[in-house]
Amino acid sequence: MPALKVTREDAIRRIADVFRRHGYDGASLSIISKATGLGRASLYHHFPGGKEEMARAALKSIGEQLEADMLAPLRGNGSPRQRLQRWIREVNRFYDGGCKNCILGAMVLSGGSDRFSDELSGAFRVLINSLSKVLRDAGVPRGLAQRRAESAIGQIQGALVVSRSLGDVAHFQRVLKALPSLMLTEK
Amino acid sequence: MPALKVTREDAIRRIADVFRRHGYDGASLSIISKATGLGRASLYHHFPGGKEEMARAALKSIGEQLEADMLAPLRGNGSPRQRLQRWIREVNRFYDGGCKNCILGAMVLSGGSDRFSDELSGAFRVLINSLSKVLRDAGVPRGLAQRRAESAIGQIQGALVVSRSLGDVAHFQRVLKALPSLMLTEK
DNA sequence: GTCTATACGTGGATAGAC
DNA sequence: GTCTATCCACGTATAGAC
Repeated sequence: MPALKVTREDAIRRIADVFRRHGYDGASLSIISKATGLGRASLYHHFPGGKEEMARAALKSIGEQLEADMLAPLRGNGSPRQRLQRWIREVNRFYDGGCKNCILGAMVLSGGSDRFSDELSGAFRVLINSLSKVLRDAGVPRGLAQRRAESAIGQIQGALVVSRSLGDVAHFQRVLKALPSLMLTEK
Repeated sequence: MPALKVTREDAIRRIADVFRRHGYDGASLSIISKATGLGRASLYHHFPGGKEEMARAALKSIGEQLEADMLAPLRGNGSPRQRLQRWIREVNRFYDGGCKNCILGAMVLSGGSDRFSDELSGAFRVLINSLSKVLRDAGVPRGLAQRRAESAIGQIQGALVVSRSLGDVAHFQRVLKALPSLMLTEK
């Protein structure tokens, strides 16, 4: 029986959204309160550790979402290229075509880098390793697969920054489209 | 005759450094005050517009530094490949081998995105266009040159995020090293 | 579980003396 | 130009009633 008006998971999702948009320092309890519909005191009831615990819960939730939605295609059926293309579709959805920035990147550059370094590095490692596995399935040698996976994640992160700066998601779209072939290229 | 203990330019450089490390929201006047050695009141004497004016001055200063140090090699003598390699060296120095993150990226993701969208997009456009010109000198068609330049800047931004997240600058170093050949590749 | 009220620090910003 | 002192809004966080 749900004790909150919105379920806890839903609240955390909304909190994650606030951190994604405002970064850690910029995400005030007022904003979080409005976004969730929970008063300050209620927030502390659910997250006794305060803002830091909220951020941790948000990162955990995002991690699970990455695992469930975004990385599922990588482990599914189909040829490596098909899996990569399905993955790209999920990536595109996850970042809303380049309009939403990455909560991980936002945390890294806005006060969360020290506090959540383990969570952040863990999340990136999961992404990179999952990608790398697909590339090895495609016959790419281990070391090269690892580097290409890192590069792909980097390109996505960078494309989000550049697209947001330029106020135009075209660059993000081009990067996404090119990624599968780029990663599977011979040599 | 210098009216400050440190010259104004020097103060602005230190301010820029604070914004680079803490982002816009995270850069409190206390931190800025300590970093510059100027008291709160002094800061407001030099920057009547307050924190926002400080950030604007910092971005302007960074823009000039990019122009003078980082982009100079692109417009210098030598083959396009040589110019790109010298540029890479400057990029590496600018980001301290991947240890310092980019003030532009930090601003984008920490409260400065709305306030300084013109300055940020302008700075990125200058970077991209300068790179693009070199590629066209190397015979790369206009459209492709533009896209490769965008991609290069994106890769650098992304590599900074990834390296910072993983706590390891190796990825940043690999990306930098690969960039010249990547950009000058036939086709 | 949520609310009102409140404590207390820090944030940005200013006044006025020196 | 810099300092001390101060203002007020907002930040995080808590207490206690309902």
